[in-house]
Amino acid sequence: MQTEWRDSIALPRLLRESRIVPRSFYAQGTAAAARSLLGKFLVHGRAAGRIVETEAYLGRGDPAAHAYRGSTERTRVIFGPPGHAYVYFIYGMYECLNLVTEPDGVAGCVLIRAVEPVAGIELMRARRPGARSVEELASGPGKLTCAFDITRRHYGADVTRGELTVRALRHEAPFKILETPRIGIAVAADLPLRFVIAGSRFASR
DNA sequence: GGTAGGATGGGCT
DNA sequence: GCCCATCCTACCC
Repeated sequence: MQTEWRDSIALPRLLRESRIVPRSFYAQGTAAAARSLLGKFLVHGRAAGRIVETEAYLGRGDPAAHAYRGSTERTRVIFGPPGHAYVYFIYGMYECLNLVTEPDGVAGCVLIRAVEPVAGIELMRARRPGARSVEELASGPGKLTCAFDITRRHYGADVTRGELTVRALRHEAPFKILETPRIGIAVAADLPLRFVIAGSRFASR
């Protein structure tokens, strides 16, 4: 498990033992990408964490998806090429990070819902002074963007290069995946499109 | 352990 | 004007 090499030595080791997830990964289909993103690492500056919870938003045909009503100024990146960040502002306070997961012209993205902090934990604590434990630092979509300082300035950012990236360990330890309905939505609430690393203490619930 | 209610502002009808 | 892909606090077991 990654917890044994948390913090001080973690970032150099993570960068050494992993590689950036290529753009082709994001074009495998949104539900498949949501599953496959579990266990990958979100890296932004000195902050890094293991993705433990995701949700798939399928696009046209998925009434719960922002892209359901078509391309607007806010949602246009979801219709663009895969491997880019869709960051939106919600409830007047929070930012949420998604990764675009369909070919150019097709809508689909994955919401990153929770991350297990691995590096930059003191930085995360400073950004989230209310968090009472490492488990609470990034255990929700609004919490993790705060802990990682991800905002709408990252709207459209290419996560296969640059300061915000997703990386995969060359040797990934196996884990079980839990499938549940998505959280916080009223429509299409029956679809099992939320994916969680089973037993993770860092998930939102 | 649990949950009800409020904060807060942008997007869209 | 209403609706949120949320989180935190207060309060209650």
